Amino acid sequence: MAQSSKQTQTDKLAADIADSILSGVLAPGARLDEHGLAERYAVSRTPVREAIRSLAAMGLVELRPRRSAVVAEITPEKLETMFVAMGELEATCARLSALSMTPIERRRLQNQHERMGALVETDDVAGFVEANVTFHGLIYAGSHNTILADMVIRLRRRLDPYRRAQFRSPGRLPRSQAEHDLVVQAIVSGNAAGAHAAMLDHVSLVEDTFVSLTATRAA
Amino acid sequence: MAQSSKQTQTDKLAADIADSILSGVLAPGARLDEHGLAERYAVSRTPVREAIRSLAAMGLVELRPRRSAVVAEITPEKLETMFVAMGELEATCARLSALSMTPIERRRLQNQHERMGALVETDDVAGFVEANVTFHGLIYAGSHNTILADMVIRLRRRLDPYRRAQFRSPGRLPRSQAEHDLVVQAIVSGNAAGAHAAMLDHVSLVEDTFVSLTATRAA
DNA sequence: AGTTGCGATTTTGCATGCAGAATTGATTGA
DNA sequence: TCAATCAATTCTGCATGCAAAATCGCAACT
Repeated sequence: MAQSSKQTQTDKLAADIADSILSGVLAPGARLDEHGLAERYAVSRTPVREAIRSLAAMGLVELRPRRSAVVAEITPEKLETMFVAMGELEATCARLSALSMTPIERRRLQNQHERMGALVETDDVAGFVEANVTFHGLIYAGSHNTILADMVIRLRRRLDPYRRAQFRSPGRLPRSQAEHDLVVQAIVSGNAAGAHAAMLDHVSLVEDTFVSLTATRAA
Repeated sequence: MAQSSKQTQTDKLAADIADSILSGVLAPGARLDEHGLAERYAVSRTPVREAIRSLAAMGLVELRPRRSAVVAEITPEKLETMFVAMGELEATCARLSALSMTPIERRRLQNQHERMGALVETDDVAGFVEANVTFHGLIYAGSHNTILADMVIRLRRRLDPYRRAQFRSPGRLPRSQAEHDLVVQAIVSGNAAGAHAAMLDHVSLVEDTFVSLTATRAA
């Protein structure tokens, strides 16, 4: 990802702890003991403290003065809110892509979409999931707005653990592909409102899948 | 603003330095010397370092390993990007408000809008500016999505220094009010797409005002 | 039995000190 | 006169230490 020697201990710690949180190794609500973490990573408490501060500003951990920092709890309500926010941001990126993608970017998006069509044919779920990340990434980039793109990328990363089984449900691949088709058509033809609506539909359906999953999990 | 004794030195420093940056006391590109800041605030370097780290995660300062942190430069391109992002987020909040505001919230928005009409009549610019913040705040809250609301609030705060003279141009008040009227009507009637479009129009026009201002400033 | 008060321990917040990288300035050579 | 090199200084990254706040455990009381 990034060079390892150039960045500071603090940066490495922040990245590693963030991974631990996002991957679920550190469960929500878990206390981040400075001394313990320092010992675990064989550094002093100072870089640990600074790393925790970074994570707090990113919203990954909650910082209560004079009390241990804890991994931010994600309530179902908050999760719902995050999914809605991500859907809206995705739709916005699609809208902006329709308005400001270059011809080359539109071509690339079409190519990626066609490539994914082949993966649907062979029912290659793993391949599709990977290509799907690229597909959405093209749209983030196509918005030509790094602020929005960063926001949605961060949200996606944050929601990743809750999206794992997204393409498990049978028949999801061809359906996703069909939804993508509407999005691509709108973007390529410069139909901003259409791209917005199509993407919103697409991600909302994904969200529905998620909701049913959590319902299952909660039972 | 917040209680002063409960929060830590680091928090107070972060807030104060952030204010200095947002108010322009610390100009973009200015180096944040840890020792100097520590001396200025009569604390040690440790809380200063931690505060700077928080600001870095918020995007207010740029952190280059082994080199001084500097106040994040805002290039005209970046500023443009931020304004576009804020416009899209505002429009999204308006959209969600149209979908999910409670009857009480819709009523409140209408009331606020009507109150601002009176301020336009008397040409009370200061009063209108203040009421305008409340007006937009109602829409952020009305989205019932704290993630998006936080994003747009933070962006607004960040852009504030560049919006100071927003209502200086003659005739801006009645025009703003007319634009607001379209937004309010759409939200109150539950017209999501209309609210989105109306708000986008509104903030885009504000942006145009800004663009002309920077053009003036640059000359 | 449950609750409240108090002391011991843990843990955070901050100061200080040191090693190494980066910057500055001066000196030297073309 | 200007550019390049090298030494001195400055500043960052991190470790360590100390004081205060918070937490925990135990005991006494209602």
